[in-house]
Amino acid sequence: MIPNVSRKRPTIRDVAREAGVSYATVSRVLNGRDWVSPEAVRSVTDAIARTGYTANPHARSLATGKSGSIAFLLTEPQHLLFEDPNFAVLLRGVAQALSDQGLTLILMIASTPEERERTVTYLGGGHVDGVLLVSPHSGDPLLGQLVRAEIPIVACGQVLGFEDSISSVSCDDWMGGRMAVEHLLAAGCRRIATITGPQDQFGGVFRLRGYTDALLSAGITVDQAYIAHGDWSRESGAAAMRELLARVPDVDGVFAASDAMAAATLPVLREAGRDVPGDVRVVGFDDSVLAVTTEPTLTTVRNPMERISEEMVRLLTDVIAGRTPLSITVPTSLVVRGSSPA
Amino acid sequence: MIPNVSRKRPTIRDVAREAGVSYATVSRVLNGRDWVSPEAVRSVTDAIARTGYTANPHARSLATGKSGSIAFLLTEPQHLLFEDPNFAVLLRGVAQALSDQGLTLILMIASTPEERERTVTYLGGGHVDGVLLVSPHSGDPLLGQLVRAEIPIVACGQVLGFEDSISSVSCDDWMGGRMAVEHLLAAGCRRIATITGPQDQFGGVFRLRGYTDALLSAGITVDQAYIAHGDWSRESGAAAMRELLARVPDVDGVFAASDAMAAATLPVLREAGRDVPGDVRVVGFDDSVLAVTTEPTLTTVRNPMERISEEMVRLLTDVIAGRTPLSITVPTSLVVRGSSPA
DNA sequence: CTGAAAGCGCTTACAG
DNA sequence: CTGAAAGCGCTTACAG
Repeated sequence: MIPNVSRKRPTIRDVAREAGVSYATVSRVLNGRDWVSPEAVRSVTDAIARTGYTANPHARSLATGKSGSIAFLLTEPQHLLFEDPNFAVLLRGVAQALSDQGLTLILMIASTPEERERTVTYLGGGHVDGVLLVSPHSGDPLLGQLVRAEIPIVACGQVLGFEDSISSVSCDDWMGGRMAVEHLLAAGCRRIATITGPQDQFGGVFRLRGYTDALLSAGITVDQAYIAHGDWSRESGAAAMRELLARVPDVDGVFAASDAMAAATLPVLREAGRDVPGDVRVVGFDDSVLAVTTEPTLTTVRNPMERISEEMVRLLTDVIAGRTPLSITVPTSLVVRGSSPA
Repeated sequence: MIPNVSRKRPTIRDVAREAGVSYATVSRVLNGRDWVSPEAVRSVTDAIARTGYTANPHARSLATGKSGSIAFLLTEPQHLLFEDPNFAVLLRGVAQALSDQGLTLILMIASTPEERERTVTYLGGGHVDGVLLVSPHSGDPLLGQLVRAEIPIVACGQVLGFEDSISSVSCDDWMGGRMAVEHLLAAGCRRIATITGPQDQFGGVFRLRGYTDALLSAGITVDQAYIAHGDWSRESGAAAMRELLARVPDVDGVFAASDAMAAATLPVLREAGRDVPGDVRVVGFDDSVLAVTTEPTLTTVRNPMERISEEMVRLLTDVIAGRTPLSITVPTSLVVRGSSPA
């Protein structure tokens, strides 16, 4: 069908020849910048269709200095990233939003020290227009390096210690934690435990803060024995639940800071002879697909990842355009299901 | 620390000046092609370190005609891709292997018709060196377009109808299916049902073929009533199990062609009052993380995704280098767990 | 509105 | 072993 399938791809010059104009004019209609006569536009458009021309992005990048690509950078230990269904939702949303803008998504995984090294070099080299940072930990030296390299960056979740220099979009972790615990209180729970996320991540810290604040507002003393720490993962959730059962066997409600951890409490509670929600109510966080596959299904705080991915991309293009860093917070809401019914 | 953090990145000319050689020489040591005197190498290496130089990949691509990037192309309806943990394992393995070779991974999702259109244009434009195709369906018009565009491509799983023109790496689906069913037979099951994958995918067809062949080898007639179709997903697995229970209530063994579908049979069987493995044995396929999170855990066929991702990348670089297409099959093995113990 | 020309940062024959 | 030079395919002031 298309003539040039054979050897080399048609270039802007082929199109120009075909259209009977100079190749500068072709470039103009391609970019829609300056004024071009209607006839020129038509003949060029036709010529493009006839030749099957598509621009060489590398040549374009070289000329413009923009790469047209964005890095989706993962820095978590790998098992977490891929265990958590939220990650997939985020990736999909970002891919969609980026593609809508004609931007290319480059996936980078930086877990080992060597990979991190390479990553900094690569990103610092200005080979992408910006980076989307997924679940950054506050102690990570990568953060400082990226900031120093002055590369546009938007994180998923505020970055502790970089609140002003790194743009971010997060869900309302604090309010989510509060809502979860207030729901448990309203249901009559009085000995409410929590399983936290990592305390070097914004979400980990603020979901816990939501828990303590809800308790304090209700006039309940916060007892450290009711707080167990996890790292978002299933295993850590199961371990934390066992720990809690040993320490505070009278527990009647659990707020786990992720659905993965909440889901993992279920078999542990069952083995311990506790009925959910009869003896112990459980509330998760995320409203990931996990929440509806457990038995019972999970009451959880909805973390609107689709919206977050959308806003991340929008914000990143703003930052690339030179606007000042910003933190965006997307509201959360409670989804009531079997593990703690109304 | 590095001088040039300020305005523009150092180029090959900056390095040349710093090293006191021509920039052609810098390029030579960068690419390690032709001979360069040891002293030149040293001074250039030093100059690179001092200037913090990193090559501009776009300029390089423009000059060489190679893009240095590979597309990881997803064509499945989105929910499947992201529901299946195997996908994540594959993505991670590929990312690793690609990064080891200095190749960039571009993620593309082509689900809607418009996205597919854009994808073909983009890939056909020669903007990536090759594409890694994930779970292609045989009827997909994308396949022919990609082949016609003569773009190097390696699929995960053989592509029905394109066995000779599209390289692929698959696990031994047929043998895996056989092993699963032989295991059930050895355990004493005689009324064995199967839940298949899509019949327009190699894995779907050959896992089923393994089932029928194992039955026939054992002298058992294959009864269509014992065959239910799924699409790899959880929901389809649950639906298929319900269907089977209605149609052949005497079923005493189930081979589900994916862990997701196998996992979904568990609650359905439980609700129907069947004990697993007491009344009905269940065997899955994939040995994904799902297999160890169910209750009971899943006996399943191990699908070595890490190995597959590795081979996919290796094969793709071969194809890019001009070697003829190839099909690679990686062996499977049985992993025995709670849903059908030894 | 539209050519001609320079330049983006590299690679790679071509001559030494 | 190493310069000088052309060229990869585009964009974008600069002159008309």
